[in-house]
Amino acid sequence: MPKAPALFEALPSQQCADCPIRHRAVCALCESDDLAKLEQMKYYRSFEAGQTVVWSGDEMDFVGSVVTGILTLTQTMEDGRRQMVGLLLPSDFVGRPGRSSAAYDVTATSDVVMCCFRKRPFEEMMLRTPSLGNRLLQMTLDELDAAREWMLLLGRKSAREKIASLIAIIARRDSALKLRNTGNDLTFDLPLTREAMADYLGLTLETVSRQVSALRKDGVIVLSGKRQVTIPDFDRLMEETGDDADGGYPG
Amino acid sequence: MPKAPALFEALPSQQCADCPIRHRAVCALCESDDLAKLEQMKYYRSFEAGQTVVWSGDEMDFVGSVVTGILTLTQTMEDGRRQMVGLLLPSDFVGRPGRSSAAYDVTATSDVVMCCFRKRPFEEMMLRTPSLGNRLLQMTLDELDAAREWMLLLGRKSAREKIASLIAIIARRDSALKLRNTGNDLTFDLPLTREAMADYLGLTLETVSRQVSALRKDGVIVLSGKRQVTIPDFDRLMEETGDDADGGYPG
DNA sequence: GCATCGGTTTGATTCATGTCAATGTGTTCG
DNA sequence: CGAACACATTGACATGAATCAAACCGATGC
Repeated sequence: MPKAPALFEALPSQQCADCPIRHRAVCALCESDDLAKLEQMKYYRSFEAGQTVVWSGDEMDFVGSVVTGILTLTQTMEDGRRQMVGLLLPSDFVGRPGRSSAAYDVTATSDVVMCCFRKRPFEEMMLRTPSLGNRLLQMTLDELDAAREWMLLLGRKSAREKIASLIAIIARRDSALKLRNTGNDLTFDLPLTREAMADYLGLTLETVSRQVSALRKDGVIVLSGKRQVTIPDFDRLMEETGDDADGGYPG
Repeated sequence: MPKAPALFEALPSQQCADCPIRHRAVCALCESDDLAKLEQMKYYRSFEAGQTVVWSGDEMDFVGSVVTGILTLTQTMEDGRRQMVGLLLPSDFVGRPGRSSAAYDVTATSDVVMCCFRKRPFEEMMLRTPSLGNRLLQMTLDELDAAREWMLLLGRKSAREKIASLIAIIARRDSALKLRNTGNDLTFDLPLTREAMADYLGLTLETVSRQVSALRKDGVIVLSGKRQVTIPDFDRLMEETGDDADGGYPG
């Protein structure tokens, strides 16, 4: 079984210059002698909630990582059916070295700040700094594992299991992000609309709404407002996901 | 849109020493000064159809690539539901540098020959040979793109579209494998049982069987026996997949 | 205060796919 | 040859999720 997308535990402890959060990919650079060069290259971009960063097929001349907020990658079929294929939280890497155009629609689902590097110089730096490539390889492998867990969810889980799984995934990543999570309260905001959840899960938004209500009625989750979720018993939630209790963490 | 899994066009033309086929990952090594070293490290393993290469969670002390035959990666839920998450054809890479245990069940669905390297020395070689890491990164990114296309299939396509898509995927990869495909006859053997197809597509084998029959009845495909497929009109098949006509090839 | 709007919930109904069961077909092996 | 077996097909029926439709909620603006 694949592990969850790489969490902050895996990070070296340095913080990248003036970036407000740690950047996983960039940390490889921070460790290198090219730090000064890196500082020159770095720039920030902001996006408002709902804004599209790039459309699938458009030129994408930068790579970067999410500093704050959430980006999604989605594919759309001609008739409008949509499937989310990536959910990028702070520290996640965006873009593909070696490709000039975006393969998916990249959208900000909340206000987002990105830390960017123009692609060409970044690629050159990859050649000079092998540790950066290795870091990217590890991150990409983690993402591939996450994608495969996602495939199991899409192909074989019931609507109820899908919802429980998504909440568990967000709870895990969210509590990993707020590094010092006060106690085990496990209360957080769902950073996605019902429609975005549906796009993630391969469901309709009506089904998402119904199953969220059902989990609430059964006491698996507690809702305060539409978005704030409290998980009174994480083990109970895990039972509802259909996954192994341990989340299938490999060695 | 992501492109299909990397095809042979992308390969350098050298052939790897005494391997009967070109190895994508290994070609990076073939280009390096470490060729002699590589030759010492390389060894072959054979598996019979149906044999399991490693079970999820088991120790996996090697990496390698498929020389002939087909491997699948599958995840299994406690109650037995199964989802294929990887389909590895000749030249595809198996294993994960930096991880000691397998994350999925790896199974030979046909007789298979693999070209293997013990993981530890391979990892050391990666450190000495940056081009190997970069090659692996590109391959992993391709696989991630394939996984994301697969997610769209699992989440949003109808059973009929799923079948058409799978046939198109195999046809494309298969004709790429038989490098000199005589004409455009587009006849090939489905290398998967109905059950394996169902595991790939997130369906039951009964639904697979029904939809294959339906596509045959509608003249989209022609069957000779259970496995041999002829595609009289590839564009017609593509229409049935629900994808863009061009297969969504990015720049 | 009221209208508007995006996001959400809920209900009634339909439909695609799953489930259960029987049968068919080709191959292997006594 | 026939039995046994794996694989595949087909049918009848059940059901979970989609669809279509209406109403609700909370924020924002006039």
